[in-house]
Amino acid sequence: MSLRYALLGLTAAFPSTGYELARIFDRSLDYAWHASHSQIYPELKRLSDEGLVEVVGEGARNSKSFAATAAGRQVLREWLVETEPVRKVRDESSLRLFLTSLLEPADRLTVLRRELAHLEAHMEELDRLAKETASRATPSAFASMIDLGQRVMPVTRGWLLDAIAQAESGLPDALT
Amino acid sequence: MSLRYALLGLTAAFPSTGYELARIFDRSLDYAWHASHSQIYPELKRLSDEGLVEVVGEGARNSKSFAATAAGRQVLREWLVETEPVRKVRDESSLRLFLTSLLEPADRLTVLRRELAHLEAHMEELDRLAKETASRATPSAFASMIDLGQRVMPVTRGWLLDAIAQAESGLPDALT
DNA sequence: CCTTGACATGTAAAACTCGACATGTCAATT
DNA sequence: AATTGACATGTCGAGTTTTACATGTCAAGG
Repeated sequence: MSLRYALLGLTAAFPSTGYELARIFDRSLDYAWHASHSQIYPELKRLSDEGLVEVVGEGARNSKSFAATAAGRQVLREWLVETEPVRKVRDESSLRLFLTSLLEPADRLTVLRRELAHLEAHMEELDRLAKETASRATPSAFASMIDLGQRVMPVTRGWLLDAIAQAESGLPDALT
Repeated sequence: MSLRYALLGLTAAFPSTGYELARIFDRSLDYAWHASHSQIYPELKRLSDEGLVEVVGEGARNSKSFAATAAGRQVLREWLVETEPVRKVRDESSLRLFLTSLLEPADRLTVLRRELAHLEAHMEELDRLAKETASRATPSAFASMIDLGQRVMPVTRGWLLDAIAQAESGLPDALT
């Protein structure tokens, strides 16, 4: 149900094609809400049928730009302002980190190091995105989410480093 | 697909009934992976049919305690060690925070303040859980996840406070 | 004894999500 | 002229998740 609000928000901020929306999810929204094109296109169609978004332009290769209508913006506003937030997070990485503590040190290290590599790759990606966003006058929605990511990820990274250090010190084979 | 690994991990750490598992998801795992009892019971049955968990005791009110079998632990280990992590996060709160930047300051404040209240409630809950966990010798898996939460949440809180301050200063009606 | 509330387990239909398949456009290189 | 790769949109079946329904136990208090 949240997908539709994500799409309403993005198309309210700037008209986008389904393809562009999929790109945005992939590059900027993936740590908040993941969606693939096979979900995005049908949902755009539904939103369009309900008059919450409309086609505002057609480009090359049969592409269509969608923008949220007044009704769509209203629906989005109501959801944001009036719905109680629910916490039903699904984050495989967090789950992995939790479960990793059940492994023996050697395996644990393997998993923690891979998670660290992933996180660091993501952090670099975010930094690139931050620079990009800073140069062109992109909507501030991204800027503040990037900022949140840049604040949170180093903390997670610190935790991972600590966990790795602990696993290393607890490694029975470390000295053999 | 992650649910089964969560269940394998929890039942590997200590035998649990479906009810207890649902409680754990609700209280400790909800910011990593959410699942409700209507998913947990059928999945336990499947795991049991596949020999990955087994009934290790029966208690009052028809309750059954499950524990991961050797095969179950092996399946869990393989998943953790050999599967590349994927990032397909679904977190409604993060999405809300992102979308909130599209609202006008007054509405934005409403939403941000509610998110802040939720976060602070969650932080208190975590603190309670931390004390509880510290007193009895609960498996360290929880302790380290609680630690992660206690590191990350204050950062998110700081971001929220900044966003609120910014929305307040940008409020056109603030001085009227 | 009766009621309430926490404990405890399940099912089924509807909704949502994923991965694979399918099709086609357009620009740049070879 | 043909190939390649990014652009672009879609569908379908299988699998996952949610919401609502459904049933029953047990302890404590009135």
